[in-house]
Amino acid sequence: MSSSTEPRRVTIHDVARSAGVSRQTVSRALNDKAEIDGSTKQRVLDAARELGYRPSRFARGLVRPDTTTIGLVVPDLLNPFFTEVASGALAAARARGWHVVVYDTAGDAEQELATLRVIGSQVDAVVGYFSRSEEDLDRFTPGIPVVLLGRDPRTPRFSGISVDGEDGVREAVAHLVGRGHRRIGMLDDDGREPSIRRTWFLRAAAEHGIAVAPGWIARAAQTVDGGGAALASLLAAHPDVTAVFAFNDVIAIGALREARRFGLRVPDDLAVIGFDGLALGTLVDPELSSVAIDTRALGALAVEQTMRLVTGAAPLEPGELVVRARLHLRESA
Amino acid sequence: MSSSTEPRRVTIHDVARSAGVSRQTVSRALNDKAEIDGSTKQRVLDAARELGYRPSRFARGLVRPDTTTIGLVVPDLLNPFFTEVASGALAAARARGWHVVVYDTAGDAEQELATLRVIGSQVDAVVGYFSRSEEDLDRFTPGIPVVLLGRDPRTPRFSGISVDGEDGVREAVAHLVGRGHRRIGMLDDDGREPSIRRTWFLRAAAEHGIAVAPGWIARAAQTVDGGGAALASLLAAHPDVTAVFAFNDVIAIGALREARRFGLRVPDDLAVIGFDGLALGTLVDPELSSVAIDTRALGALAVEQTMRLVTGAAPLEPGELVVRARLHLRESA
DNA sequence: GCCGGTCCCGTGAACGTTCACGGGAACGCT
DNA sequence: AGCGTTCCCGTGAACGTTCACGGGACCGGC
Repeated sequence: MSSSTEPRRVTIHDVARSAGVSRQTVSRALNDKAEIDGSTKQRVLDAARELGYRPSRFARGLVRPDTTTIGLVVPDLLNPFFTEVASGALAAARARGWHVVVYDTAGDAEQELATLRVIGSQVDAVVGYFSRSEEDLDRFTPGIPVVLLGRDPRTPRFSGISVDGEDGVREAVAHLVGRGHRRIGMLDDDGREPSIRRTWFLRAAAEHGIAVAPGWIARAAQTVDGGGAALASLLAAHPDVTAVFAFNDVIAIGALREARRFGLRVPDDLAVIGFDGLALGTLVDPELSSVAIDTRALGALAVEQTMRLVTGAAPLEPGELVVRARLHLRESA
Repeated sequence: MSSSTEPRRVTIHDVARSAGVSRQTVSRALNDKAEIDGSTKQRVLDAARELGYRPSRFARGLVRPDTTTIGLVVPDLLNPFFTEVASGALAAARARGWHVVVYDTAGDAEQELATLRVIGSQVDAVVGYFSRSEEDLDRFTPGIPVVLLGRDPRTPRFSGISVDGEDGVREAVAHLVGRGHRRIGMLDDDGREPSIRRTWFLRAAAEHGIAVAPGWIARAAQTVDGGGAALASLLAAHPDVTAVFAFNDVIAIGALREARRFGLRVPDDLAVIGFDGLALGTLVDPELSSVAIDTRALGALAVEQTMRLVTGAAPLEPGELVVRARLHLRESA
């Protein structure tokens, strides 16, 4: 009998009773407080180990000075871009003594909601990349601040850090044109709608009198293989392309690899420029030129804004919530 | 006046008073419970927003069904190896509905302790890479289970997941010897003592009658640049080296890049084999051969063992706590 | 013998939330 | 009119810990 469905938790009370002391004494023994005799302390510790006692972090947090925890949600931690952002956020949070809980939604929109639902009772704020509508997000984040990464929020309910790559992309296109390129393709994201980066690209191309026809834009999954496949299809349709601009570095690196398989020399036969400026870009051969954003700064900025939201301090102005991308020239273009 | 030092937290009580209802009604409004009138719900929500109310996750966790949280400690999240392990752990934890808090110690031994100290009251278990002695770790993890990654624990206080790469390294050396290589160097870790991987390497080489002199082993920091520098120094001392085995893939990739700068063709002039089997290895040219370990399985195994420790289930046997590495041949050797 | 001090220990109270329960009001039906 | 239902809402209690306070035992000095 007595084998009830739940084992019931071992509390500080049980330890106290078992050791023949009071709660407070147990607490003192566990937390290395001064006002306790050496032998009783040992006795308490033994009892605790015996019973398999583990303090409840909730009860503890309830009564001890707050330590803030923010939840960081990324679609895919294996994508080096998100890794870099996460790393920047982690560092910024640590500098403030905050905690960061990292969640990986595996790129699944359902998972986003499931994650948020579970997060609600665990963190003081949420920052991350979401594909869901603001209505959905609102419903699943009752009362806690949310900082959206990589997009501009439409409602005051949310804050966001956005990336402005227009100037950077313009630099990239100008550089390509300066090298004599006129037949420039793009490997865009395969999301539902055309990316903003595509818009920047088209606009910059137009400034140089280059009208990029739709057929010059291939869609790529955000993986290395996806980038390779996209370049292959672009090449099939337009073998005379001399340069490509990629939605991001991961896709660009896939293109680099695919170009090699096609026997194209980069940058002589085909120039490639990516977006993000990942450290990864320096490892490939040739090293990848890219419209770079400071990923660590992005993570840090997100944490900074989150902190202001949580503490009630004056939040950053929209103008400050932007990370600007600039062209980093290396070997591939 | 009344500007006391602490702003005092806005509680559910304050919201209730302001909205003219009871705590419970506020709770109902916030959690989307059914038993509440639409208009009062809206009134409560408004009051909550007005006061800037944020529920305490501690009070909530205290009374709601437990959700277990494990702390994952890695030296450097930017190192792709740890990223892969973290990703595996995250996925495994999510499958169980657990939470993972990721901490980055920036490779600093002091930070390890600081992290543990802060972790103590926040997580139910710790799993990660530590350089500290077991005594130190013991002192800073009062009562909670700890799973050590990448090393065998000496005391029953700790559990650990270790990597057995002996067979894999033997395969690697056998492959090199089969290709006619006799002058094989190694780019080892630059830790305090020679790595176990070096031991495996020397043993395997000896089995083929190759005595690797100390001068053939260079020390490398665990970065791409470190790997490059190590290869450069090895090349300076022994220009006739025809193959190198690296402590890990990051170092190996640095060697790849350095070889290119030296005008050496891989694998014709210099064969390179790494360790870890990172996805990153398929992105470089030539693709990296490596003694690969299943990083995701490693992360998952760690979470599995942690779960057993936390719930009090029978822990995995030492024999099950090992991940074996095997040679994955690609282009670089 | 009294007093001050040190060392150790225990007792209420509080932290902020949700759960279980009870109960009033309004409505519909017989 | 009486009764059962449904819809809302509020009141104690509980979760497990630490803090503030009080108090007994023991020691040393005058």
